[in-house]
Amino acid sequence: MPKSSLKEQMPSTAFLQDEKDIAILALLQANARITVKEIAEKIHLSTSPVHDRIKRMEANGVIKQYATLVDHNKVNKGLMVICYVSLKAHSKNAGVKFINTINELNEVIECYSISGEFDFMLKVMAANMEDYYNFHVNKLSQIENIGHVQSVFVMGIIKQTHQLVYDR
Amino acid sequence: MPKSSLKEQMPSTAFLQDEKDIAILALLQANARITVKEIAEKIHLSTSPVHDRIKRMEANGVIKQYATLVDHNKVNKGLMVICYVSLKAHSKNAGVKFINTINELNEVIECYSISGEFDFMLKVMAANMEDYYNFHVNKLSQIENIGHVQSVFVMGIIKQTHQLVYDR
DNA sequence: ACTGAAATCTCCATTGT
DNA sequence: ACAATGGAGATTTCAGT
Repeated sequence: MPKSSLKEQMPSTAFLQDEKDIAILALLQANARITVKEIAEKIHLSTSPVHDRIKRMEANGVIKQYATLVDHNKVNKGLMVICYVSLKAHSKNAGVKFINTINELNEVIECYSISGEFDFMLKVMAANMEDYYNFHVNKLSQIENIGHVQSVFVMGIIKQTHQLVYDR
Repeated sequence: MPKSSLKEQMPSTAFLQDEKDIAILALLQANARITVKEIAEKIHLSTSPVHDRIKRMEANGVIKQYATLVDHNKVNKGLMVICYVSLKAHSKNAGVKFINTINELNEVIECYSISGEFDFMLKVMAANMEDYYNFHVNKLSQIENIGHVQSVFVMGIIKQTHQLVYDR
């Protein structure tokens, strides 16, 4: 069985139909407010199939969210810190409690469970160093069961995108 | 001089006017396709000032992008890897060359210049381990002047948001 | 700066191929 | 599954306060 077409390269539960879905997604990722008409013109289709395809991708969860991205520096959240955390105890209960607390902290915009010597990696946004210090001392370190914490400061943003490219 | 009002807490070059701008941003961050009418109703204003405020925040760069966020798992990009890189030489020229190359690699969706023993942190999205291995060996390691590379694998996504909250 | 209304354009459902 | 059309509703502009 030859695996040449894009469709056959997709996972068994295919959420994308063909290259047209990918083209639509690429345009939407770059601009969530692009009109159906404009997409239709760019990919040489009429509006109805484009509309149908978008609704399908919304329904099956390929499209998670239409988000507005804000310039951190212009809204007084210009300091980004990558924060590594290890827990003292590793019971399931301890992990769940940590996760619940992290989800309530607005300064933490990302949190991942990771391989390596630490248990979690956090991306924290703060106004400045004083603001981050307060977060560190009064919020993060106060969480029950916290072991080690290590902060890595972001000095420059080289690249930041959400555009997933499907190049084959 | 008392610092009580939100306006006075803002940086001297204020990009946000007042709490209404913040309320509008909060709604837009959660849903880039919300209608002006709907925003107007929620913050008890008519459509025109809401429209004007959005246009102003687009023009002054507070609003960077209206983006569509896609479910990585459903488009065959389910493996996230945090990648640390140090360069051999640290001349300005070497850094610029690295940065240019990184910007051409679609697998790299974020790249930061960081404090600590490594020079850069990358967030890489791949289909699976084989895909990541190919990226690592054939693309990342091939970049001129690359020193050490360390990969940290993301085993679970605990939290992932872009919503900046201004809680005072 | 906000209100209210008028004009333009887009969406979305229906129909037809 | 895609093209074309018309009514509903949104965006956008422009008066007035």
